[in-house]
Amino acid sequence: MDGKQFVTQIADINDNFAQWYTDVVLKTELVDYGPVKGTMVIRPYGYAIWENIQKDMDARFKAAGSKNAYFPLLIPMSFFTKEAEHVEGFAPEVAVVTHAGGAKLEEPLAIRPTSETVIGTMYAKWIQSYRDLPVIMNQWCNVMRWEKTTRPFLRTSEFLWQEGHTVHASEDEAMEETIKMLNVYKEFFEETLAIPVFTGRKTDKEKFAGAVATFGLEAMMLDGKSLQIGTSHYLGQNFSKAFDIKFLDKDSTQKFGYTTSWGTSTRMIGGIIMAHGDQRGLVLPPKIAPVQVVIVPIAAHKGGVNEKAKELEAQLLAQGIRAEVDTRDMSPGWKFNEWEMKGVPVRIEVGPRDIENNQVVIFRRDNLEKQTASMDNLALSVKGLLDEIQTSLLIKSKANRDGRVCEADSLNGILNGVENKNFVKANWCGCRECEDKVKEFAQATARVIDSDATEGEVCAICGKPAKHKVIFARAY
RNA sequence: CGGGGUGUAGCGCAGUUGGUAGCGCGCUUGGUUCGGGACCAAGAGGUCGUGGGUUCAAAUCCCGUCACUCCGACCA
Repeated sequence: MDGKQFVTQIADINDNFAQWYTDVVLKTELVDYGPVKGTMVIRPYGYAIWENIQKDMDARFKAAGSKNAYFPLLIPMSFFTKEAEHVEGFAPEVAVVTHAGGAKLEEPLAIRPTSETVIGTMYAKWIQSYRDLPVIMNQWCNVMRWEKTTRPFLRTSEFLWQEGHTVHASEDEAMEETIKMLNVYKEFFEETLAIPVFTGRKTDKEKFAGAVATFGLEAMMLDGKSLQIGTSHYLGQNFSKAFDIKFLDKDSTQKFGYTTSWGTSTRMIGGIIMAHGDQRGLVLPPKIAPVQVVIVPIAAHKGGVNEKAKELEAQLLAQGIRAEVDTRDMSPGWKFNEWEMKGVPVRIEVGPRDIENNQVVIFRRDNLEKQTASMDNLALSVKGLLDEIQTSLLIKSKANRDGRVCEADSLNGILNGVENKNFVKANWCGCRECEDKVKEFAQATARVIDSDATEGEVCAICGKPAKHKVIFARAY
């Protein structure tokens, strides 16, 4: 059979991107829908990706001075009301526990939608002196936000994430931390996930509830829409005042600390799918692929084939490559398609003919090219190939994105840009009204503030003097 | 919350003017295969979402209800 039969199983990527995405997510066994509407079950293959992500990010956080901790799932409702903007922003989507132990609780407990409030409460107890600062902690956990419409990974009621929370003695230091972590994220997305991102400050409309400033990382998906793949917030003294996070400074006066928070979630797995995928399914960057190399024996019933495949697997494993032999009793073509759908970066085919010639056939998932390679020093050449794939994925997605960024100086220009699956850079006066107009007219939002406008430039919407150059896009 | 759609085997679906349930894939067993989703044979699997009504007879007609889904609105 040719590929056509396979094509019928995953929706056409250009024809119906949303359906394609759902097919990939479900049919590659990354996730399943949970029994509670809006929740997802992350299956072993999907979770393995998350574990690889965690491992990589954790190393970066630790290098940046952060330590991991864990705070409780349940938060007294009263904690939320302490910061006005925060409660207003989160109240509509908080799930609340009202009963426990067979009785009604005196105070309802929120299931955390984010942990600023509990962590702030604990920080207030822990911090006494300027010598206790800075405090830089991160937690890996689940959070719950009762969203009205949900999609696997991109927006689910419950999701896994990491949230970093820091306290600093000065405004400058806190702002520095905010930007530092933004860059840690940026490097991670580019180096590990091969996803280029635009970073910048969010407009007031898009900022985190309770933050002084939010900085976002925006990635372009294959359909030209933007995905907010991470955020870093400068919280100023908003939370330290609400939660009484004070320290005695060198000058013997009590001062409120300056706090930050930064987070990324399993949403980024949706980003990987939509940034690298193709008609055959997933394309995983080698650094986070659960299986980096799958070895498919050909004509395995003939003597020595499985044995040779196992031998090669052992060689690769010894070099730290995540390799796996697929010995299932199915036709090779079936296995080829399945592993391609699951995004395995490299496939090695070994058959009687190869063994005779002391070679293997190597298939690259990213460009679908086949080549033969000697069995001698196979681990070394595979290692090199994995690096090459990792690099070329970033180059490819960067080229794709850069080819789809345009500029506009009118509402029509913005509409035209996003309709053509572009990110649109446009000057903006800074007012909410113009931002709303773009949303209404072009169904696009301000993703990040790219730069300050130069003298004489005018707002693309109202024509008044421009303050910033903003990236507009349709977003997930 | 507003508008549309769908509920029949694990998945995808068909089921005509009401007549007692079917197809493809998958699954099980045996055999032949194996370099791009193999083939043959024999099997297993269904209170037709749910409650009521009409009828000799309901997957099919009528009323209610529930679930899912798409499009809006919402989305730190």
